[in-house]
Amino acid sequence: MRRTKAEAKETRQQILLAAERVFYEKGVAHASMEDVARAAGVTRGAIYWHFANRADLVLELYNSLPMPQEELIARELEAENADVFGVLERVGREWLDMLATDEHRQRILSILLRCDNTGEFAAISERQNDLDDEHMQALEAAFAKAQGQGKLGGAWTPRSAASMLRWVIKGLCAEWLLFGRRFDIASEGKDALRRLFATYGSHAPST
Amino acid sequence: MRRTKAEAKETRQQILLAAERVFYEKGVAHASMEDVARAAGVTRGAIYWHFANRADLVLELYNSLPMPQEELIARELEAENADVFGVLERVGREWLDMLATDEHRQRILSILLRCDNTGEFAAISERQNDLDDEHMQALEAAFAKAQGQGKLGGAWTPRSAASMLRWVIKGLCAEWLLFGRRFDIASEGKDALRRLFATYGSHAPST
DNA sequence: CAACATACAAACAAGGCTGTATGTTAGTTT
DNA sequence: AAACTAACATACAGCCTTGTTTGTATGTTG
Repeated sequence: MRRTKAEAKETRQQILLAAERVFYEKGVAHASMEDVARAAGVTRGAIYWHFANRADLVLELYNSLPMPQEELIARELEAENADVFGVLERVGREWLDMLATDEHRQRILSILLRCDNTGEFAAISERQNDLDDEHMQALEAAFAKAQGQGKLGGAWTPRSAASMLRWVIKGLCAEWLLFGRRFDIASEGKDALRRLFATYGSHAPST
Repeated sequence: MRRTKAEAKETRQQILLAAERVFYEKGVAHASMEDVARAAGVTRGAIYWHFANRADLVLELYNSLPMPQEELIARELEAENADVFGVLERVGREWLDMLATDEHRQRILSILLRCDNTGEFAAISERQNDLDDEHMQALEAAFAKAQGQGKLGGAWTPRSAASMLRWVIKGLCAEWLLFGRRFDIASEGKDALRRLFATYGSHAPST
C-alpha cells in the first residue's frame, strides 16, 4: 500500500485535521490514538509513522498555525517617528480578526488552553512561554520608543503598558475560547483595544 | 484499625494536602491515586473511602479554598453614594494579597489552571464558569452604579469596564502562577489596578 | 457488652492504551 | 527490472490504572 509522496502528505494532513477535531471534542487526555486514527480513516500505524507520539502530534498541530510576521511589524516600528500605538493597535486588531475567522486556530488554541501542560506536554508550554517572552520584549521596546517620543502617559512604564496589553488580549481570547465564544470577539476586542490604547497616552488623571 | 471521627477528619485532611502536593508536582493527569496515597501515608482504600474518585478529590481541593465574602462586598456597595471604584480596587488588592500569601491557594489554582478540564473535570470548569458569571454580573452592576453617579468615563460601559477588570486580573494571576511566579504579584498587581481604575474615571482623551 | 457501623488495608479483576516490531504492498531508483 | 525503501496495516507485549470487593479491627451505640 505504498503511497506516493503527495499522497503521504495528504495522509499526514488528514491525521492533523482528525486530531484537531478529536482532541477538541474529547480533550487531549481522553482521546486515544485509536480515536484519532479512526477519525482520519487510517490505523495507528499511520499516525506513528508520521508522528513520534501524542505530544509530537499536538506540537505539530500547534506548528501548523501560521504565525504573524513579527519581522514585518518590527520593521514598521523602526522608523524614527513611527506611530507606535497605531501600529500596535492595528496588529492587535489583526490578531483578533485572524482568530475570529480561522476556525482551525480557534480549535487548536482551545485544545492547548484546556490540555494538561505538565509532563509530556511541558515542552509545548515552554515553547509558548518562550514566544511570550519574545513578544513581551518586543512590546516593551515598542512602548519604550513611544515613551521616548513623549507619547506614553506618566503613569505608565514600558513594562507595565506591555503587561497590561498582554493580559487584556490573553484574557479576552481565553474567555472567548473557553467560554463558548458567546460574544463577538472581533468587535468587543476592537473596542477594548481602543479604550486601552486611549489610556496609554493620557497623563494620569487625579482621582 | 477503625479510627475515631476526629482522626478520620485528620486523615481526610492529610489526603487533601498530599493531593495538593502531588497534583501540583506531577499534574493531575499523570499522578495516580497510588501516588497520592503514598504521599499521604495511606492506601488507595482510604482515598476511595473519603472521595468518590479523582475528579471528586480535585473538586474538594477546590472547595477547600475559602472564598471572599461577596455579600460583605455587596453590602459595601449598597450605599447611595458608595465609592465604587475605591471598593472594587481594594477588593482586587485584597484578592491579590490573599493569593500572594496563601501557598495552598497558589498550588490549587495552579493545578486547576494546568489541568485538562474536559471529560471528568468538566463539572469543575462549569462550577468555575458559574462563579465567573456571578462575578461579572456583580461587577457590571457596580460599574453601572458608578455610571449613575457620573463617575464612569464616557468611553466605558459597565460591561466593558467589568470585562477589562476581569481580563487584567485573570491575566495577571494566570501569568504569575503558570510562569514560575517570577515577579511580585502583590505590588505589580497593585500598580496595575491603580492605573486601570484611574482610566475608568477619565473621559476619553482624544488621540 | 453485644451488635453494628466506620475507617480503612489488601487483594482482585479487567481493561484500555502505548509503543514497537513485524509484515506487506507499492513507489522509486538505478 | 531488480533492488531498495517509503508508507502504511497488523499483531503483540506489557504495563499501569482504576474501581470494586472483601477482610478486619476498632470505635460507637443502645
